[in-house]
Parts: sequence; structure tokens; C-alpha cells
Amino acid sequence: MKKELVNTLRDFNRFYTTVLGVVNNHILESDYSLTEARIIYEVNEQEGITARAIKEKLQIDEGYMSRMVAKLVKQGAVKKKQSKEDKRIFALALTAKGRQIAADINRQSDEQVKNLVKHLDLKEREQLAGLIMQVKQLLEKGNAEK
Amino acid sequence: MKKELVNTLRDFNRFYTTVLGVVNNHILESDYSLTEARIIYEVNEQEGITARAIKEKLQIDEGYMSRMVAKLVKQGAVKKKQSKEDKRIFALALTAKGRQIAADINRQSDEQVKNLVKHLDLKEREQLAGLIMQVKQLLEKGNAEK
DNA sequence: TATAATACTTGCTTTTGTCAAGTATTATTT
DNA sequence: AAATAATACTTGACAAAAGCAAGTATTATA
Repeated sequence: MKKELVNTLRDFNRFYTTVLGVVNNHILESDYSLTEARIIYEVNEQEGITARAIKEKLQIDEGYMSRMVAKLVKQGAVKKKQSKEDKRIFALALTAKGRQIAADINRQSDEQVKNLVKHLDLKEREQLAGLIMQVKQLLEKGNAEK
Repeated sequence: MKKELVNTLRDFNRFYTTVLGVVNNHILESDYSLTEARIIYEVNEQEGITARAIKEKLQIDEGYMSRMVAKLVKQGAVKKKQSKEDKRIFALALTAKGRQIAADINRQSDEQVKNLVKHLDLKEREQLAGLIMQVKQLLEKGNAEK
């Protein structure tokens, strides 16, 4: 494989690690950790999703996941509903409060992302959107992520 | 600002958070944490760089940075050289062992990145390299990063 | 019916990161 | 020149985040 591509990608990964770090740190000035925010996002996206499914998608440790869900339930953001067919499984859903939190996090995420592209004009923004969609598509191609 | 772009970017950020998580976790199966690896990388790139400069570039807490450097010095990977003109400042450099470690981490990073694009043919790889360079360039434009 | 697998939980520990105060040195102000 | 502020880094105390392994309950399989 060409060394050049590898270096380009690694450079991009370093760059984007810092970008995400900055974006996420600002979001976290809300009271939710990045992982909590991601869990809330997933539950909001897909009501009834299980802890297991989220854990697999986000690559979170099982025990940690369990505690995070417990914490969110305790805080009243998430509710668990035990399946009748299989009592091991709990469907997760947001409470009204959880949806409010999700909305807050979304708003803050939006702001952060807007900040990221605030220096670009309309044309450049459209260009960027096109580029990242292509990047994602290429990377997903073989890796069979959602 | 158009909602669409914001959503596209946020989707990409979620996606890439997981990508980086996977890549980094594999690298960390070497004995160095992500932050240590990044510090070693920076010192390797720019011999004589200060803790302060790295801290600013990587957005690391000052106290944490100090401890990381101390740890790397203790492990024999990094050496500090006090400036004669300004005794507050220490120029950092890798030792021979540090360069070896950097080489190892580089090799593992290369492997991880190769794995990321292993399903792409040559044309797609070149395409990807072009895309991410453009993305980086656009995002850097106003943010005045390195 | 015993064994294995699945979904989740819990105890224990380590790693990672933050904050604030502290030291030493250099630059700036009065 | 002495006092004050700023800079570069360190240290202590603490908290948040994450990982690992063993454990419980339930369901599927041999």
C-alpha cells in the first residue's frame, strides 16, 4: 500500500482527534459526559434499543454500559422496560425529561458544529458536506457499519 | 445555517468518533496510552518542542501534561534539557529508546490505518486521500491550526 | 436435564483527567 | 532597584471514566 495514503490518513486522524476533542469538550459543559450523551442520542434515535446494541455500536464496556444506563435511569432520563418474551432483555426509551435533555444536547452539538464551519461561505459548506459524505461512504464500504 | 450541513457534520462526527476509538484502541494494545503516543509523536516530529507547546496543540491539561512528561522521562523514552537562556523552559527530545517506541507506535498506527482502507481498491484509496485533504483544508481555513 | 449461551449486574481496580495551589524564573511596572 | 506580574512547569488532592472478572437470572441447545 502506498505510504502516502497511510500518512495522509494518519495526519487526518490526528487532526480530527483534536477537532472532536474540542467539539466534545464544549458539549460536555452541559452536565452529561460524552458517553452519556451518545447513549441518550442512540436511545432517542431508536426507541426500544437494548443496552447490548448500544454497547456494540459505541464500543463501550459491558459493565460500564450497565452502570451508565443505571445512572440515566436514576436521573430520570431513561426508562427500562423488560421484555415479556425474554426477561433478560430491557428495551430502553427516553422519558419526557430525557427527551428534553436530548434536545439540549442536540442544540449544543449544533452550536459546536456551526462554530466549526463558521468561517466558511455557503459554497464551501456545501462542498464540505459533500466531501464528508463521500469519506464516510468509502470508509463504511467494507466495514459494514450501520 | 442550513440544518442539513449541521446534521451531516454531526453524523460524520459520531461516525468518526467510533472509527478513531477502534483505531486508537488497537494501537493502545501497545503499552502506551493515546495521549502518551501523541506526545511521543509530537516530540519525534519536532525535537526540542516544549511541554507547553504540546499541551496547547493537543489541548491537554497542564498538570496532566507535566505528569505525562515525567512518566515518559522515568521510562527513559524522553529527555528534558533545560534552556540556558530561560531556566523555566525545557526542550524535549526522544532518547534512542524513545525513537524505538515511536517507530513501534508508527508501525502499529500504519497497520490500523491500512486495515481501515483494506477493502478499497487503488482508485478509491486515492480518491479518499484527496477527499480528506480537502476536508482538513476547509476546516483549518479559519481555525488557524498549524 | 445438564450445558452453554445470552443479557445484564456488581465489586474491585486502574487509568485518565481536572483543579487549585505552589515553586522557580523571567519580564514589567513603578 | 524593589515590587508586581507573567510564564513554565510541578505537585497534591480528588473525581470521572473505563476496564476486568466474577456473578445472577433467564433462555436456548445438546
